[in-house]
Amino acid sequence: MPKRPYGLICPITHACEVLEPRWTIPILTEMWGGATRFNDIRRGVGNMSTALLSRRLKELVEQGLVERIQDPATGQVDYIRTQRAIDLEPVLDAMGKWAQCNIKAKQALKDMNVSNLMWQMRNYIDSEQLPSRQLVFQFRFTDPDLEFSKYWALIRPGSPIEICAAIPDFEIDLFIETNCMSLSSILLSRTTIARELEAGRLFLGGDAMLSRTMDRWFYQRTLEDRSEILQLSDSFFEETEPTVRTAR
Amino acid sequence: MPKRPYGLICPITHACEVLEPRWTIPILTEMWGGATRFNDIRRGVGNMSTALLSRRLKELVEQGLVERIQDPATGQVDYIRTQRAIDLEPVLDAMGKWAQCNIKAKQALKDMNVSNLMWQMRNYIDSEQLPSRQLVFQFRFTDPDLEFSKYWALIRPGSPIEICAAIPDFEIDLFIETNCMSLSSILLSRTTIARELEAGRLFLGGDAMLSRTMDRWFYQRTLEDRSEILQLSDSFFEETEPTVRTAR
DNA sequence: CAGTATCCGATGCGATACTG
DNA sequence: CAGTATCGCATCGGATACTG
Repeated sequence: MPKRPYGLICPITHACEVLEPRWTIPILTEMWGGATRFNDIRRGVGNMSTALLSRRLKELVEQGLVERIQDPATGQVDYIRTQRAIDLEPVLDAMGKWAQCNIKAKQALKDMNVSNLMWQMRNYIDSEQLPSRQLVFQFRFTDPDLEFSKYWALIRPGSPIEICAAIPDFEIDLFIETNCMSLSSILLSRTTIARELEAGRLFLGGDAMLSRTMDRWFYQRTLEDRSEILQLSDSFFEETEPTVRTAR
Repeated sequence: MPKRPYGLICPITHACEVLEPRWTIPILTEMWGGATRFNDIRRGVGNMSTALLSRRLKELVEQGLVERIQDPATGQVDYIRTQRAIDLEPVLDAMGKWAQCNIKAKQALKDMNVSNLMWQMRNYIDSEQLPSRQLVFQFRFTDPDLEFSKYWALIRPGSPIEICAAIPDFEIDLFIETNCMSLSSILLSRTTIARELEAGRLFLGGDAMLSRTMDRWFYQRTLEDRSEILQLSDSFFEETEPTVRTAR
């Protein structure tokens, strides 16, 4: 690790020295979520540079937090957490809970951009809760000044979800209109689909069954306990202007 | 905060954005320990630059983690944590526990320097457990290449402990000979006074009563639960060369 | 896919000096 | 005591190009 030492007799500070360098915790979080491959981790934390990820992983291996395992046959490389990193889960968990209760959505999400959001979306659509046929969802964002305001998600049973910025040659099953903040807030469980619909920040069109069951196939998988958060969310989701409903 | 955003839909990452900038967590830890004054915090975290502490405190106030309170009469300024910062205690606690169990003393303490260590010592001597008269302790460090190898602690009932690098004009009540790593490890509860004595890394001379009761007046106050740590400490305190006993 | 090599720019940070 | 102001260096980090 870079580990610029503080030089204190304080365990908390010693932990900081290990965990402070940028990307360290997001990487460990992503691996907690199951990622083991270089590029999976990389995209998972939002396309960080290969050079930097490479360095960080080396440092984590050096610290004994991560093990690099190469399959001699295929050459495939996997990174797995050691017990030392697994023992960090209570720390990460506490951090997540704190953030959910103490950082306003407006601040936490103000730097989300739509294409990044759409990439992350792949992890929030649960194909298993959807009919097992090909589906196309169209997302339209009402935020101003977007490079692309429409994105499409292709869901095929058995394959990873594809996100594209060009309209696919298939019939669209579900139309989703919203804004970046509202959609992010749903994924963070800072609000609910129902509330966003009612507030006019979310509009659903097309297949009625898909619309009505959205809260079953669209959710933040890693969040342990939504209910606790939802009780607090009213005060932490600051109202934004309702999305103006416009023609497609 | 500097808060270079990661732009992810991930609460843990949101917490990182707030907590990552250097010194943020040590400052909050120091305030958890009771420090409220600018220079107390500054010295507590090891003499960071005034400019930087000033900036960090401003950022923390901005984030709603700290409140700045100035007494209109005296002009005295106090910094106190808001509830939002108090809610971080579980995070800090988990970090401390993790570090105690997962970072070897050798790594955690390799950047301690003696004068820094001696400054921190002030917090680890509990005057209330000592006879209420003036006491002078002499610390002699056996580490090689020290600018000063001897320090003195002056303990007077009712006043803060003084640390000096020049011999005071008083009789010395207790002689302590050790090395930097060993003493730090005792303070971190990575080892015990008894074990260091036995291993020859710690020598006590002078007042026999003070020697025998050392574990009562010399300890890490903030550590909640020593016993848990002590069970693990054998594997985490890597042996160093025993201190060679030399004439004073 | 899993990286390495290189390069450049921003800025975080520390040191010092100074103020009310 | 509680800061502000300035300055310059280091290094961290991001982008890009290239490799087996």
